[in-house]
Amino acid sequence: MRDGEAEDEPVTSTRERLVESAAALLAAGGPAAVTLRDVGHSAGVSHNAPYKHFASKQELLAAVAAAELRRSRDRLVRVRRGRPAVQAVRLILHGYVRQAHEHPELFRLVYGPWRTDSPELAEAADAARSALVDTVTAAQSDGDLPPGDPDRLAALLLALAHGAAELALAGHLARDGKGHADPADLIDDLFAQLTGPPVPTPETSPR
Amino acid sequence: MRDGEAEDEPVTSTRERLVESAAALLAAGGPAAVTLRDVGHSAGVSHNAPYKHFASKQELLAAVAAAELRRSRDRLVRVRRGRPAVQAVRLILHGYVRQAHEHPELFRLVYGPWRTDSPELAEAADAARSALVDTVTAAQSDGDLPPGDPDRLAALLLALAHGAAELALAGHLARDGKGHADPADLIDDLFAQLTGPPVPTPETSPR
DNA sequence: ACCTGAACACCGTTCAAGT
DNA sequence: ACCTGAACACCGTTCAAGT
Repeated sequence: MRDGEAEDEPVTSTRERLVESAAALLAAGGPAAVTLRDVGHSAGVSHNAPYKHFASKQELLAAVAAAELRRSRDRLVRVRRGRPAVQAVRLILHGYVRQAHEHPELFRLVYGPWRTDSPELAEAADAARSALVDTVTAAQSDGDLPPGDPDRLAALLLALAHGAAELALAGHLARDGKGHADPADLIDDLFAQLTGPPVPTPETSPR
Repeated sequence: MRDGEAEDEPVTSTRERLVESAAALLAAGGPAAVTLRDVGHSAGVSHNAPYKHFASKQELLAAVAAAELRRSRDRLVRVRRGRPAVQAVRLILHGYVRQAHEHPELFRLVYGPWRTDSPELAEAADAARSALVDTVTAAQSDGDLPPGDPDRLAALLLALAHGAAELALAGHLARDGKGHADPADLIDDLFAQLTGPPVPTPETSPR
């Protein structure tokens, strides 16, 4: 899409450095720590140079989110190769909650409420989502997931992963010793329900 | 308003008015619109009178969230009466996503990320959660939900409802006509999985 | 005990220039 | 085409008083 730029440009552009600085500040101190003054200074420019590349702070954060969504989609496509689709789906969902745990601020930025509508962001989100839907469809064809609208089944899986990750981040998932279930456990619980009851039929034919 | 000199009258205190003002501003314009200046002015006091009742803006918002959680728990207890527990659980979860749809800003405040740890908030959240767990436990006793750790099953249900509500708010649930599933549909899908496959054995009905 | 008005240290954004 | 420095309009928070 960027065929207007020469590809042999090893120098990171100011724009790229701004996005990286914003991501670093976000990870370190949450959204409150992402001030345009610090972003600019950390990228080696003045406090309002960002406005030459982004219309507002929101647009800069949208670029951070879009970059993460593109990386996410790449991971998704990579995990798909060399294993059954149903296993790929499970790994994808586990990766989703792991990402939330390891990079909570970035996770909240990407999957949290968006008050802007950046086309770049919408496009990246759609690409990531459709990659999941494709894998779910393949798992259905293999007979490893129940039939039905793949969009809807993917939405069910994604909603659970998202909700489990967020409840865990908020500390609403079992604070006491009893009944502690981490997000990965909940995903496995749903998979156990979807792929068959605890005592499935011993037949080998799919479905 | 003040018709007597008794200390404890049902007259709305300044503190209560501050909480109500904050809730109204939040609903109208999101968290950015909740400025302490507007909260104070809207409650008929100065711009920093809130500091005489709350240590910070976060604490004021925590009081707004706690009040909503208490109302939520009351609704939960009320819906429990006069119907089978499994139906109550379904209504509770549907109410959860409906609340997210009708009062998105309040929903995000209550169930979103908390960087403070107000005891009042934690207590209200625990009370609401345990009311759900109780109902789930009753539904399991009725044989209407699968057995197992009720905390974990409740977490599964709540995670799905939460994730579905948030994805819907973010517009990540089916923008096109095909495969559009609203959060309530996803909840019903999960219930269909949990309460039994489409064609269960008609024998051995418990109760 | 509760409240006010001024003040401080920010932060997003805009503007008039600079190269 | 990209960047700077000053400036503006905020906002959370603190402080010294007022009743």
